[in-house]
Amino acid sequence: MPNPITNFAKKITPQISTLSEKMSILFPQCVLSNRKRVLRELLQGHECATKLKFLLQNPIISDGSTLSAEELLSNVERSFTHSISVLTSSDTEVVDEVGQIVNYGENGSQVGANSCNDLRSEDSTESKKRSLTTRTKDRRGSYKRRRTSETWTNISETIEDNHAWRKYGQKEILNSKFPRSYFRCSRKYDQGCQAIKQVQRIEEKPFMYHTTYIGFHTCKDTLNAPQMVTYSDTLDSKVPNEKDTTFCSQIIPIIKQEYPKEDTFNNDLKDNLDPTLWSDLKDLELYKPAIVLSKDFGVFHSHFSTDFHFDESHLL
DNA sequence: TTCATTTGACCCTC
DNA sequence: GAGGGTCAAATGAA
Repeated sequence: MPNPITNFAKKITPQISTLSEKMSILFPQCVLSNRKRVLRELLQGHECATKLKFLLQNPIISDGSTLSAEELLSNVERSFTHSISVLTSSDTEVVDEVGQIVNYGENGSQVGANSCNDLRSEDSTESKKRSLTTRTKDRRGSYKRRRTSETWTNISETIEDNHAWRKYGQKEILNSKFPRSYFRCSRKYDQGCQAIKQVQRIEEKPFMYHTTYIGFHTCKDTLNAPQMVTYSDTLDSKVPNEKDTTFCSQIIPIIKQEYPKEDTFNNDLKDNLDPTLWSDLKDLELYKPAIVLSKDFGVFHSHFSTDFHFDESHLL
């Protein structure tokens, strides 16, 4: 019986090469820095995949001094995640060594850097004119919309997606029966992950959720980090008579699990990859249950029960 | 005491 | 000016 991880390692290696080739086409001259970084990430991933393959083919040789199969697998996935993140960030953004986004002006000079603790920036002259006292006293609303971030939507019966989110706001939306909830990645401050999502129940189908994802996860908790925060049953807290329904309690579970248990691998891939690339991988049968691994590796088969849409206009 | 959620306020975009 | 996105103080839960 073939080892499923070996199969995975065999499949993922050519995928890294394919992705690297795509990079050559997708990256223009002006984003060479990003390209270099992504190539470096992919090379690291490739190296980990090779080590993983060797490790699985020669399990006896492993003396414990090298990374485990799980760690290698995690590194491969992280390599992909970081690569995709850089690939899909705006043309004037470069992700630095620690995963922070650094903005460059038209002349190529660095104009600012966003740190994990100071993700907002003031860019307008008017903003600069504002009183410093006022800003330090109350900075509510002083943000910069991420118009360049890639977005895609997901319509599903559940808002669960195996990522840890923290709710930071909720708004009543005009002409909408249900409020819109705003979530950011719970790793925003410790890992600088920029992923956010907006969740809103569909008026015509109250049991369905329209989730808009903005930005990819760059955090490292996609495969085996604990789920620190998930969803409460207060998604629509302002809407009485809705939260008490049976289906609601079923599809918005209060989960505090140590490790994602089901559909982790493919959901994480789907969540973190550019959907066009995800589509390519899907076509290449990487997503199929053929890579069902044992629970020891936390990798499972997956299937899509949701409608998945990607706004490609952001990449044009 | 710590941390997540709620909610009103603030600011940006259209 | 309206609507939407985000912040942060207040509040609640563990």
